[in-house]
Amino acid sequence: MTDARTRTPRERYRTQVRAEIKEHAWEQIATAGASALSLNAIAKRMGMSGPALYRYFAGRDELITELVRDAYRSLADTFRAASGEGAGLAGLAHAMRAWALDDPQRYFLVFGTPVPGYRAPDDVTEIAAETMTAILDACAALPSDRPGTPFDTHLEGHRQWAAGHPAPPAVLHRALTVWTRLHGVLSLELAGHFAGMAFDPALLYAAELDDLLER
Amino acid sequence: MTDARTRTPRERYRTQVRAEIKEHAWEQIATAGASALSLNAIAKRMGMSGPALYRYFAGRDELITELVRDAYRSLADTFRAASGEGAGLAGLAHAMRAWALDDPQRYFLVFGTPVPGYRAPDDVTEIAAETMTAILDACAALPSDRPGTPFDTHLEGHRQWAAGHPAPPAVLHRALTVWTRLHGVLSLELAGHFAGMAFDPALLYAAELDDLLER
DNA sequence: AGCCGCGGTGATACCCTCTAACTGAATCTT
DNA sequence: AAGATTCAGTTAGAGGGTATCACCGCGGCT
Repeated sequence: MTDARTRTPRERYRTQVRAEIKEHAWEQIATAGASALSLNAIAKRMGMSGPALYRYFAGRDELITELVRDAYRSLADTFRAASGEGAGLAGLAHAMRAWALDDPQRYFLVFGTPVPGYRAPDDVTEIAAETMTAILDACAALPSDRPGTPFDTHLEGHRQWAAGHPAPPAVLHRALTVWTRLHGVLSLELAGHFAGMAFDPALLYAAELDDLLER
Repeated sequence: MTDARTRTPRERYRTQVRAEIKEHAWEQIATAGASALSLNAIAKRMGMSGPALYRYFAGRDELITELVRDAYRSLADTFRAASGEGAGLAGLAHAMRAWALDDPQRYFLVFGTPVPGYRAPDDVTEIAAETMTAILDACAALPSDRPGTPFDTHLEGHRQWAAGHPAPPAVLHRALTVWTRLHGVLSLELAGHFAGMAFDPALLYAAELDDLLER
């Protein structure tokens, strides 16, 4: 865990404080959402005053970028852990829902309303590709007897996003629908759009998953 | 159009200015997102200074509430127009996608990341129920030969959200999946999550719609 | 031992929302 | 017609936010 690079006291202190700042930021985000994140409040809660944080993060945007990166990595790790335990697509879906419910604001930070001017750094898209690969693997392991759709043939020519995954287009298509359908239920649930309706969102999620499995 | 209630010059002026404020607000939201909406900037662009807007809206929240209401009503009107032209589920889905792409930030204002402390007023949920009814009607008009799922039986006992719609649970289930699946594709597309992947989101949307139609 | 860099500070500029006191004009009332 | 009232709009200011600046003081390196 302790890298040789993290040897000098100054560096250790620096990374430690950075981590502590992020800790407070997550706390704040979980309760009030990302838009309400305040560097000032974090500083005050840490016992230091305002501009001190600028020694550790160039600004609010860089802090948020870092949090987005961590959130992505957290999801990727969750998927990796589920895959490592031999869980199939169902296990992945279950892990994803648990991850989302564990901290809804973290989910929204990744999959929610984007900030118009903001563009995610490249390494984030790499981590995103990692999660996609997990879904692709799980889908490739499933039997499939559906006829090819027009979209499948379209994917035949637009599959570079699969990062060289050897799966046939039908599997690519299925992976995409896994993503969009689960996200469709999850995001509406977390946003509270099912609040008035009294049905159990978990069952709707399960129904969608079943439909994806028996395809 | 001109109601008798809107007779006095003061009232006419008032509603006119309110409309103008909302106009500027939509402009600002479309370019910078809802979180960047600034009463100050609107006032300056209208040639008056800051606090004047508080004569028309109690605060930022009330303005946003009004915009949310308008957005919902706009979607409901879009659905009503599509239904009026005899369009089926496919027509509704097409209208919804067009509505979303026309102003992505308006879509996010309704279906995007919720503001933690904020709760939508009751009449908004009524308008939302109106859009749901449109989807339910379109689904009820479709043939269905699927076996009932466990979720269907669950819906049997939790159907008050359908506002007395006489459709069987399978139709209720289908309407929910229409909503979640189309939203799943749309929201990810609008949020730019398909940006790196080169496939055409419209085709994925169409594929999901096809799957919903032939169910 | 001495220097330098880094963490931290207060002051400051410029945003924002929102309140309060005030002004001038249009509208209502008598 | 004249007074009373309501209402749009103003400036001033409180309180909070991001972010920059110049300035210290201590820890760590040579």
